[in-house]
Amino acid sequence: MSGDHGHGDSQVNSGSKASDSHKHKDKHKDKEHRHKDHRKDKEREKFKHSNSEHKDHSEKKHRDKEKLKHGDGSSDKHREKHKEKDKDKEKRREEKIKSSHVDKPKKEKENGYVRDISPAAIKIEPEEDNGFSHSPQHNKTSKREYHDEEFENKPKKVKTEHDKKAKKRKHEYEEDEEDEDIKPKKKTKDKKVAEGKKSKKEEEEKWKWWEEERYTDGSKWRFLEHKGPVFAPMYEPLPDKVKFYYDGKPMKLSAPAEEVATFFAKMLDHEYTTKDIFRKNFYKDWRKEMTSEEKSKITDLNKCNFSDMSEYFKAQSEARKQMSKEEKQKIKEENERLLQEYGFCIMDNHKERIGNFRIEPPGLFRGRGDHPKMGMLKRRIRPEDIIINCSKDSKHPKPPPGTKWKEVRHDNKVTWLASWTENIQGSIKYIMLNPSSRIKGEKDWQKYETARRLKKCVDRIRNQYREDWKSKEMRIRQRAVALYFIDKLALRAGNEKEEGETADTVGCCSLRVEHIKLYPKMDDQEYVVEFDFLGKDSIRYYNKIPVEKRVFKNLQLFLENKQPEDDLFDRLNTSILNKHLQELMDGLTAKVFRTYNASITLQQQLKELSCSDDSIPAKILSYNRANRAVAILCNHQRAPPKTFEKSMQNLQTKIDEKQNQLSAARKQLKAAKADHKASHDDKSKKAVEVKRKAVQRIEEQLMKLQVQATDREENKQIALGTSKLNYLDPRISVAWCKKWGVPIEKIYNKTQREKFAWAIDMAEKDYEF
DNA sequence: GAACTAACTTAGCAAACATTGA
DNA sequence: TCAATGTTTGCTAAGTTAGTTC
Repeated sequence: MSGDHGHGDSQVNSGSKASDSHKHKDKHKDKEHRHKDHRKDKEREKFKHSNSEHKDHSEKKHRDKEKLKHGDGSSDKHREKHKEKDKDKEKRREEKIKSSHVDKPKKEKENGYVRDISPAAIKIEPEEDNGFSHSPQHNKTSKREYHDEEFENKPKKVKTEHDKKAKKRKHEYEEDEEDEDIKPKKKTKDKKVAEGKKSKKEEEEKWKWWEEERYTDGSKWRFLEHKGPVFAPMYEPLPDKVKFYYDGKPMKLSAPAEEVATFFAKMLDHEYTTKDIFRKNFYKDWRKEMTSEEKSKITDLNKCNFSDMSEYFKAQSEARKQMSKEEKQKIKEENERLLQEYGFCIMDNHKERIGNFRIEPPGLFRGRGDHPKMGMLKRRIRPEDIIINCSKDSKHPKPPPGTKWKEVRHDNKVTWLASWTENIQGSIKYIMLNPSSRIKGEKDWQKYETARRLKKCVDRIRNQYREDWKSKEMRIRQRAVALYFIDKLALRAGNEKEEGETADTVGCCSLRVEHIKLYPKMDDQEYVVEFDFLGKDSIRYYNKIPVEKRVFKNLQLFLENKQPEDDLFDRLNTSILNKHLQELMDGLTAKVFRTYNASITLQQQLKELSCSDDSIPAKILSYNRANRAVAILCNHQRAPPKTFEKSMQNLQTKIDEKQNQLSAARKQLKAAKADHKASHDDKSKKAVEVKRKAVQRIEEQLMKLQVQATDREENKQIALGTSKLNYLDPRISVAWCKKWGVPIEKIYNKTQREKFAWAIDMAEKDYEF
């Protein structure tokens, strides 16, 4: 790592950048922190960024402000954009995907696949195509041609590893013929057929896709069959006794207007129904649903009284809670039935769980943070809005009677089963598979392999960006400083966003001047940067960190002549950054740093914290601490649980009791000592010992409680789940469990074990990320 | 190369469910 | 047994990224 000495690179000319980057973001009006409560500043302090690799170096003094040449002209990041998700686009796409139109399923059977088919039956399902392993060679089915093209920017590493296994697998094929499916544990296939549902499930779950070859042609599947989505239940008008009042008088609303009104009524207890934007948006959209009569009558939202409706819904949900066991059971069974019928698909010979097979019901949109569209009506999705994706030769899902799908297409370059365009942002929503599915698992695995490749070249990349801090070109310096933040602080890339369309949040590349403060000196530290901005989901990121002098100086330079609302990195955006990263390493993007730093931190922390003579609970505590370190790094916060204070109080009571116990015990010990002093006999000596032990024991218990309290307190606003699920290479955890004899169930619950089945199966105790 | 779009991952919240303990 | 408390799951918003179009 460079010693960072001065440098001479200064080419003058700085004046312009600010003016360059004039953009007006009228957003700043409310400086108010809509920030989630002042979370975690404390925690942050506690967990000083541990990335030892990049400890700040004290630089040799110096340098007057460098002035740099700007690499290029344009810097304005225009925000004006047109929304208009419209037919044109649709058309374009349609053409592109030469979608074959709604082919009526030839056989017109009423159920696409039968609920109780055994795996064996499933295998036969795609008629022309059974016994295929999902490797392309075996495929004879597909109606499309699959060219071996892309996919090749995929991690070599993955491939190798994969190939290794795949090869191994191949031998097995050779030896015992086909059986692309499960390594038969003990059952033969024929037996499977005979066996019941349960074992079928077991078998399905055990499918080790990770031992098979992957597609290399960019296709995601060869065969896909499903039943389509489940729609939201139709609106049921309110009973007549439930009234809506306008201006104090009861008023019967038309069904459409009433439905939208109920959405509002259901949210009445939420604070946001008091917010101006929410009310305004709601009111506007509500009016669209009203009859002209209603429109003319209802002219002021403030005169609307929804409380009767609100009470009704509360009573309903209360009644639901009070339902008898049988009734509850019935509902449960119905849900189970739906799940069985619609919750699975067949993809390439395997029955796979669908992640979200229910269409989102209509309601009022509530974005996160200060969202300009909060309160808008999220409209009901009908079959006519849905695009179905499945294979041509599958039994196509049937739309509900009397309706049609918008389109049925057969695109195996994508993983989704159905999609629709949502009306708030005009974005597309998808129905996709569950994380336990092959298609998601492979991708996940690959993600961690990419991060591991980064591990191998991260030093080089760090050296490179440190060099780039000295570049003559502004854009390069900005890129290098941004990358440093992304690496050191695990910031997100930070795409530009359309103003007024979403909450005002930023990531690294979109940081604005107002989001950082520079302190040449703060307490006993030099070159401190203070970050304060709203990130994804409007979660506040607040952090003060000392940076290397050169970074600091660069930041000062970037800030020159800029307004608070100007971009800090006016010569940079995520696209530029990612293109650069791609050059540094195949498959490298900004988010890989997050994955890499999260995983490597977990591994390091586990190494540091784990202790062989710890009890299992103590080990788990260590694990959670390591996990927490990552969550803090990634700024994964949560609202303190509603019951937090109370549960803390309870704990505190216990602690207090323990403390009383302790002081009582101490008194007794003291007394015993005095007694012994007086009598000097054996008996009193023993008594002293006994009391001493008691004190000790209580002290320990007290300490445990206090640790628990600390632990809980520390976790108050930190969410461990997100990192566990998305950033931490599960093999690290699996290996750790194996190494320290901790049952995997203590670390991963059932769902998580399903998602990480591949890791659980393949990682040994010596696995190194 | 900016703008736009599709596809997919990441995220926190709250309802549902499970467990604990009075 | 029931309420309190803790955990899991479902939901869907909000990101990132790559690809396409203009």
